Amino acid sequence: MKMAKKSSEKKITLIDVAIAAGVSAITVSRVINQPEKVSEALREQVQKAIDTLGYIPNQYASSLASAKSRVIGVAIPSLMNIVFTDVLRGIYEVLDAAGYKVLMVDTHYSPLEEEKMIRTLLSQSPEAMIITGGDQTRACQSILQRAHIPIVQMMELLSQPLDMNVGFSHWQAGYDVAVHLLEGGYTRIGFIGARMDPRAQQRLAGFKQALEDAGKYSNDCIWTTDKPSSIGIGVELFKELMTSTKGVDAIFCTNDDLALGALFESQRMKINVPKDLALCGFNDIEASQYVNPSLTSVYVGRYDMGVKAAEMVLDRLNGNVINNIADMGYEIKKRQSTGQK
Amino acid sequence: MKMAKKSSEKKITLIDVAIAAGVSAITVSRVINQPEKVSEALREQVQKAIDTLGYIPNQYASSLASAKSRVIGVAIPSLMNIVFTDVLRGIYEVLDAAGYKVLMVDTHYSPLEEEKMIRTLLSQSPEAMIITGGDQTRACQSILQRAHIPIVQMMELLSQPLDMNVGFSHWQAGYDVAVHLLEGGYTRIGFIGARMDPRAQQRLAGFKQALEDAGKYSNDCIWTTDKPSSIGIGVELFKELMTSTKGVDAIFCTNDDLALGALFESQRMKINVPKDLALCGFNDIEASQYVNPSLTSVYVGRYDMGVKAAEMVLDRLNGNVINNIADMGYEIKKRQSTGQK
DNA sequence: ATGACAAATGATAGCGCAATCATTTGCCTT
DNA sequence: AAGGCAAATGATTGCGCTATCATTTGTCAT
Repeated sequence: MKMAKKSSEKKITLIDVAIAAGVSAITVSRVINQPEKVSEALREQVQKAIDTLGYIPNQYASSLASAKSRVIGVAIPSLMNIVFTDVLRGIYEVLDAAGYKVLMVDTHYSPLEEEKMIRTLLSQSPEAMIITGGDQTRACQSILQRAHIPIVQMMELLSQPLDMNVGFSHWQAGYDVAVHLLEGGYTRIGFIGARMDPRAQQRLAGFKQALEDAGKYSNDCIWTTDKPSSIGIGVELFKELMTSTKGVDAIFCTNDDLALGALFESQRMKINVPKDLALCGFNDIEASQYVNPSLTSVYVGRYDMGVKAAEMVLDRLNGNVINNIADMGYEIKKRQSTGQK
Repeated sequence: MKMAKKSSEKKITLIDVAIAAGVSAITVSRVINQPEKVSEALREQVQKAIDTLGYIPNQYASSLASAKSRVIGVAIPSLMNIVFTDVLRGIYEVLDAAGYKVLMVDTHYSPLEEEKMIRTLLSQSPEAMIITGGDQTRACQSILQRAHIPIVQMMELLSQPLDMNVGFSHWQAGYDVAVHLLEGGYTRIGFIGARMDPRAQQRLAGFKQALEDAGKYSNDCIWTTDKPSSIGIGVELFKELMTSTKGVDAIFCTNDDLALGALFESQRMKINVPKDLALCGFNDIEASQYVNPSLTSVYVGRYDMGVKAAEMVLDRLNGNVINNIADMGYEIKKRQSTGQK
């Protein structure tokens, strides 16, 4: 039955529904949260009142009373980077399906901003937190630990995680890329990198080590910038490296954007890839396998890593015993751009 | 298997801080929310207690008591599409800087899921909502309007927006692309599209209209799928269109992923772009200007649109009188891939 | 001084909901 | 038919904070 009602702006509360349905407030609460505890007759009666009034529960009152927020905080360094949006998607899909809300913050690659943002997240009483890397300030780590909630640090393997950890070894990946290029017969191997965050630095460190082990390391083949990464920056860095340093016959790019920039520019410069120059990227974005020549890159299960982080959180919240560390690994996708010289 | 709760895990509340600082609870509240109303001496005293105890305010209690959430709800169709993550980034940057939290939900392109998710958002008492398009269910539009908060519908221009609206005309953009291709001398012009959401359908409709106006429309040149868009799908659709329909000399791809797939595949098939085939994408992602040949595409200010949506929300919340409609426009970036035949 | 008034601080009362425990109802057992 | 018990429903209380109003303190002109 429809009531002729004025467009009263007063918020509908549990009590309003209870009165309309002729029951007590707690019964309405049960219909919403534990419907199996209410008889079918009453349940329908209450549901009808809810629908008629357009009642929407106040999550703040609910969370305050029950001390449960159903919120999980997620801190990522950037929304501009497909790496993190893919991870976020994995996290979101799993947590959303489990009935959790995801509260995401962007730390802009800054530990100080991260601390501020994590304080904000904690004020939402999240039931768990998923954060990026291990580069937090001391104060930040301290408040995280005092929150006494499950915490996942993701994207890289940490020697001393705060709690749980999912990632892979960037150092080893960098090392392996260098080995792959050396095996291809390339001898003067360069590196270009933008936005050198802790993980990119580890890749570079592993890469350097491998070249040093082979006696092929040369400092003037390394070209980096702190600017955000992009295809355009890849073009620039590539040109700078090629003009300033002669004889470079292979380049490891710290991500696929840079590598694509280098590839597209080398096409324009009529440099033959891979005969005259090998190119290797990182992350293996979709374009890498379709460009011509196809681009060698390091595949990383970004979405899967997000899924795993979320699953670890859920397991912990559900009291399941789990392994606190997950190494997701990586895989060098060897393609045309690093074919033999 | 619950762990015994140690007393050290007890949450620190306002009261604890007040006692530690030797003041009343409301004074602590003021130090946090209206510090200018507290004398400097007390303020320092309280701040010290806050820091020592590691106090973090409970946002739920605060929101419940003050009826202010500082939350803005955002509903986007997908986190997998750079279009929406770019818009989200614009929204996030502006709202974050203004002290608002962004609660994002992913509707998976489904109006039914959107309704469910928007209910969830509304239970967080958002102070405003930013949603995508005008494709909501009746029920959803109804609860949105009854929420009596500012609402922005974004991504496309609507004939009857619920409240505020920021976007551009997809129909006109599709029309203009067809005109551009016709002007290039192309006569048998096809279309490939994936994930044909309402906006992609409008682009197709405008495109068709232009071809019909020119007497060049042919139904067997239109190839679409409901699968999510990707470079890989672009490759597939392109191959299907080229093998099933002969003589196609230009293709409008409903986004740049598809266009890149078509471009890369045509390189492999030794089809000369643009001499034998023109390609035009949509969205103008970064790769489009760097590939060889560079890809004609329709530039859309995604980040700017997010910024604009957020600014409209803030203006409204701050009581500023503003225009409720914002046409962000678009621009066809004419590049090599649609050069003369 | 003495009031007048502003600034600083405090006491009280909810915000809307769910935990907890109390009460009622319905149904089975003997 | 009476007792016993589980299921269904309700009354009360408090989660942690802020709005509101009350009170105290400080400042200044007269």
